[in-house]
Amino acid sequence: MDKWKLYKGSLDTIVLQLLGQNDRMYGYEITQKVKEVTEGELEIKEGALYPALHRLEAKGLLEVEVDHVGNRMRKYYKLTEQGLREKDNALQQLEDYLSTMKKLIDPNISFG
Amino acid sequence: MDKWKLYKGSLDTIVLQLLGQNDRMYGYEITQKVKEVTEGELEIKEGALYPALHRLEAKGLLEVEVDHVGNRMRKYYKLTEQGLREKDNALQQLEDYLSTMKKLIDPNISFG
DNA sequence: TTTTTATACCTAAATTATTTAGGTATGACG
DNA sequence: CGTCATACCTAAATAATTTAGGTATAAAAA
Repeated sequence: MDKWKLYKGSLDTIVLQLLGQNDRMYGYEITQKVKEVTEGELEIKEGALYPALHRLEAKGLLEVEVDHVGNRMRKYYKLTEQGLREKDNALQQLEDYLSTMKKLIDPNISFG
Repeated sequence: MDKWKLYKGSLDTIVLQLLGQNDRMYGYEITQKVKEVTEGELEIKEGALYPALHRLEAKGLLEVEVDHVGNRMRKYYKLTEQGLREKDNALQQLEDYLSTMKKLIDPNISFG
C-alpha cells in the first residue's frame, strides 16, 4: 500500500517523540511500540528505522548504550540534550505542517 | 530549509484539494494560490508541480484543457470523476495520518 | 528433536518525491 | 531596452523510504 505516503519525513519525528516519552529504547522495541500504539495501523520497517537511528546518532541527537540479554545484543538509544531540543522542534514543525494544511484544505476538513 | 520535509507526499493531496475547490486551475496559478493561502509559508516548486500534474493526468485523475491568453499558453486542469473520488480518498488518508500521529505523540500535543 | 516463529541487529538496490538549477518564450512596466 | 512576472518545461542530484535480503540467538510448536 502507498497508503502511508504521507508519513514520508515523519519517521525522525516519531523516533524523537517516543524517546522523549520513554527515556531509552532499542530499535526492535520501537517497531513493536509503534505497531502497538497505532493498533497496527503503522508499521515501521527495519530497513527505514536502523538507518534513521544511525543518522540521528551521527547528528548528535541520540546516544547509544549497548546492553546484552543473554547472548543477544541490544542497542539502547536515548536523547541527547541536543536531541531533546530537536524533539521539541520537530513537534513544532508538525504543528506548523498541520496549520498550513488546514489553510489549504479548509473548509472541507474537521481537524479534530 | 528542510523545514518542509513533512510535506513530502502531500503535494498530490494539495493539488487534488485545490482542484476540488476551484473547478479548474493552471499550474502557475496553483503555485500562486498556495503561496497566497498559506501566507508564504509554503511554496510549491515548479519542478515538483509540473511532474505531479503530469503524473496525476497519466493516472486519469486530471484532465487538461489548453487555452490561450494572447499568445501565451495555459493548461487548465480539472478533476475527472476518478479524480474526485481520489480527492476524497486523499483527504481521508490525511485524517488517518493525523489520528495515527496523535496516538504516537499524545499526550504532548494539542492538535487543535 | 527438529522446525518454525519471535527477537535483534544490519545493509544494498530500487523506488519515489522532492529540490536545485537550469531552459524557452510572452507580456507588462519603467 | 532591460527587467520582472507570467507560463510552460526537463534533467540531475538529493533524500527517505520500501523491498529484499543477511546473520544469529531464544522460545514455542510440531
